[in-house]
Amino acid sequence: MSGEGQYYAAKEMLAEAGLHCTEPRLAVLSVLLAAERPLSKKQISERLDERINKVTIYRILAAFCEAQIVHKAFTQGRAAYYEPGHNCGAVQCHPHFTCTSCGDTHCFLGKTLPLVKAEAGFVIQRQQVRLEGLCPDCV
Amino acid sequence: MSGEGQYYAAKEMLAEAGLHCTEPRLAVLSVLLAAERPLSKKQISERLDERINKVTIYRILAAFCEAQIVHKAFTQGRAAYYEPGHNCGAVQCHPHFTCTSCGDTHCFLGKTLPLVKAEAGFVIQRQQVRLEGLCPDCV
DNA sequence: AAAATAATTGCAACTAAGTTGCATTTTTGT
DNA sequence: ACAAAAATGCAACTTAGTTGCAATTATTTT
Repeated sequence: MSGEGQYYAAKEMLAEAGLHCTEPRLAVLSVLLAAERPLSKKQISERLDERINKVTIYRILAAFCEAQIVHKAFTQGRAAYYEPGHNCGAVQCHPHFTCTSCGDTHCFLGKTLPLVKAEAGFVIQRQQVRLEGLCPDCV
Repeated sequence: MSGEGQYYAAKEMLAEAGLHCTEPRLAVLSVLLAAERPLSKKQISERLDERINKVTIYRILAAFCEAQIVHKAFTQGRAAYYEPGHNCGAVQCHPHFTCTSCGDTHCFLGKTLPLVKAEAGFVIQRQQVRLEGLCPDCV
């Protein structure tokens, strides 16, 4: 279940981002591309076929973020969640909804809010909107 | 520096919320009331005069959140930040801005965004807006 | 006011998420 | 194919937060 369908897309993304194309990187990126929501390191590990050291996963994710092909989405609980940047604008991406009952996160594509107008002297580089509530399964 | 000016306000808030009025609770709430921004457990500890066990602090914060006099404003890094609920609406409070350079957080009071319209079947209970960028000192 | 009961606090030990240093392996440019 | 550079893995560590249980403090009952 390591997102085989995304394998070639992943290869291209890495090349385009100027990142070395290694097995672990391909595997992690494929998993992220196959997911329809941001994933934590734990969730990524669970979806990998090969066992990849956790330090390596964190370093791969850091490299992806640096190269801007992935970004750290709004965190839920204490873990960071990662998703490919393809649905996202430079300053903000879509809101993320997390169900307080089942814990699942959903991307609210197309529900993006306007940007906050910065207070005097502040420069806003990134805006994230996080939603909590009940998903259709839990209402 | 444990927010003496807020001591009586804290006492009243506890009584009104139906919470037992103990020394540690008064101290923690006074610190939160005196701060002009959300604080992490670590920041709360640093501002307390007495040393209060960390488990106690976490339990006090949980009790405050349950009683709705405080809320978990957001999570930055791996730590949660807490602030008194007095500036907050039922579904959302003001946006929080965190400087990527110095790490300071500022409350953007009066910059609240409209609520996201829920996708079909979803019930939104809470909306949080997080901003990142450079504060006036770091621009 | 004293005893009984309930709530709160503190301590030790533990878990989860993430990081650091260093040795080993893999990739890339020649 | 080979040297240099980059990436990976391992062990140990850090930080944030939690759990179980005993000791203390507060409240209620008598």
